Amino acid sequence: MAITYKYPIKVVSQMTGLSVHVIRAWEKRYNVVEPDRSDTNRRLYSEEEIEKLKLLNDAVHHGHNIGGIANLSLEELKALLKKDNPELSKITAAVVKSETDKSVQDILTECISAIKNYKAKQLESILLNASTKLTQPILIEELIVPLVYKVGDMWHEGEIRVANEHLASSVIRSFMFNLLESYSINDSAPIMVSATPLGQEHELGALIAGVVAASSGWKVIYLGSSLPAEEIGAVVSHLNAKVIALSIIYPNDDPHLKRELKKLHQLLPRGVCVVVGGRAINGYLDILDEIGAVTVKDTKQLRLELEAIRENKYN
Amino acid sequence: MAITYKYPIKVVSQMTGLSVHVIRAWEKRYNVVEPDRSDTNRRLYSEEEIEKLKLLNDAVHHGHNIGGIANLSLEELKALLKKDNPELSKITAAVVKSETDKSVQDILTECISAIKNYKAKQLESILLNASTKLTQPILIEELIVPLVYKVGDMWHEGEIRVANEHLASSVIRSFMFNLLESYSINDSAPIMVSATPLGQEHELGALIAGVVAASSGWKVIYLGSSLPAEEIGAVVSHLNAKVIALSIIYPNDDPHLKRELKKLHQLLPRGVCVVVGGRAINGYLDILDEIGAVTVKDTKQLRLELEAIRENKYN
DNA sequence: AATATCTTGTCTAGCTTTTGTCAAGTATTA
DNA sequence: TAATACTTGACAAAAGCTAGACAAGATATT
Repeated sequence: MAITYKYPIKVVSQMTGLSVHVIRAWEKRYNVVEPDRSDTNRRLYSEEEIEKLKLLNDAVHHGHNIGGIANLSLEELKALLKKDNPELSKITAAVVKSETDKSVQDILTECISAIKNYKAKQLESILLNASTKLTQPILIEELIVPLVYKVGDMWHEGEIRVANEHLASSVIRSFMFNLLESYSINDSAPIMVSATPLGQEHELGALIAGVVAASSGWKVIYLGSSLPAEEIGAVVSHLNAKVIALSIIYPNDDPHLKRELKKLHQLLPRGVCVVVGGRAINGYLDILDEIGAVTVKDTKQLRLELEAIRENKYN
Repeated sequence: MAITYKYPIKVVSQMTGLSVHVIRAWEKRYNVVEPDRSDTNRRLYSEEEIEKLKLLNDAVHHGHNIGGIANLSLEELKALLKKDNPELSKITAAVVKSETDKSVQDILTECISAIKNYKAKQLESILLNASTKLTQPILIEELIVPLVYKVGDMWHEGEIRVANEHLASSVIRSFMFNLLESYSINDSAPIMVSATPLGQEHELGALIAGVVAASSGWKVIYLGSSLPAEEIGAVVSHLNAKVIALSIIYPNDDPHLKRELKKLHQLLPRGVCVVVGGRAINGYLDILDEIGAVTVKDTKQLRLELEAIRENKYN
């Protein structure tokens, strides 16, 4: 299932932190990317190209000159940045496995196997390794999300124990948290608060939303799971956030949660946008509609909604 | 498949800690390195040359004069530094001490301030920084544990919001988890399983126990929070663990928990040692005594008990 | 002890290259 | 019609290069 949507230059600019002028200049001078063109000659960037632009931007901030690194490949750029980041390289050095290009499916299978055997460290290595091989959207949409779903399913089916599920959650959570913290903050970026509402103990959805937003150029404040509406409201006001992202995973019909959502709506300052995702949102569509929340089905949709919100806010 | 990319002087300066002026001066005066040049005469350094510059910088900091060591080879430089090592440790110890005069207390204050202002990233970098400056026992016993206690206290006192507490927990948990995973596994090491029993949601105690054990040479399987006795028993049997570490933080008198502990005792294979720590253990001393569990008051005691268990097992 | 010399990090000046930014003119979109 | 995107060409700030000067400290010489 290839992802076919391509992004216009303005969006790319916000996602990468580069000005549109610079993006075009780099293209003209060094051919760093060769975006497709629309019928009317507008640039259309693939996710891979965006990834490359991000890496280039990082590398430039580390002192490299653009002319020297412009025609390195994605892998080479990642390797380069890793050398500047002593923390990350330590961990990856631990595991040097076969370098053949496994499909995402294979990686997923490996993850499951590690989880079943309580190999936390191995699971972490696999994820870390995957993060250097895959672009970020693919990593999240085709590995992390399916993995989280699969683990949840296996738990429900009794194929794995609670203990396996806990272990997997720990590792994935830590991995995602590190990913989230690895995004460089741009002080002028709009702020998104990410959490799960009171009663929702599974925080991975909120973490995923955080990572997606951070990679789209938002400044993310991650608050973890099961947060009362009053708390969310207070933080949003205090930080003057533009968006609050919530994840609802499990009970399909929880009256407490409905009340929390209503309360939250009343507590939020005007103009704050509530974005909700997760497996169980279908059970709450009426309330969500009532409070004017935006619902998203997957991370791609989340990305688009964030983009739209950002546009509106700036007009 | 080596990458042929070479580094510009600015990056080399950052990697070595030498100013660009000094790098050029050393080259001109002593030919310490002879970097390639680009078509337009820019210096391009190989990784080996960067390594040499680093070593030279180290040696100079140890009192050698650059003129005397400039044309030593990489190996000779390494040998030289190794010889100086005993002195080095003294010197750096002195330096570290002076820098550490920013006492652990101050670091703790910084952490609290970051937490109050929702600065997750700042908190993380403070901790990361502290972990390089402090020895591991000091880091844990004088920074992490007090920090966790302090955050808990402030939360109870209403000095901070739940949101602050959640954010702090996320960061500390991630930090500790990374610390845990950073220990290299020795396959022959005895196994310890770490978790909190059903109902105990605060997992930091279990993580701390895990880190302490890992640093003492145990292979740690970390399972996270709120695990039913059956699960713990199954994992311990499956992995043939020697020790199960539990953390009990909050309710001082929970009949459910007492039942869980009893059940756990019945489910565990013979010879498995249960070690329990945490703020609230005093409320459960009777049960813990009944099931033959070891109680520990702090991480120092945990270290000692683990040591003792290990001794017994091997005799 | 005083003076000269050497060592070494830091700076300046003048030049070239690199790179981010902008403006002008045209086309597209909404 | 207003806003945005495209191309081209121009410009100026930033950063690299060389050669050489200078000052403070260490070392040697008288």
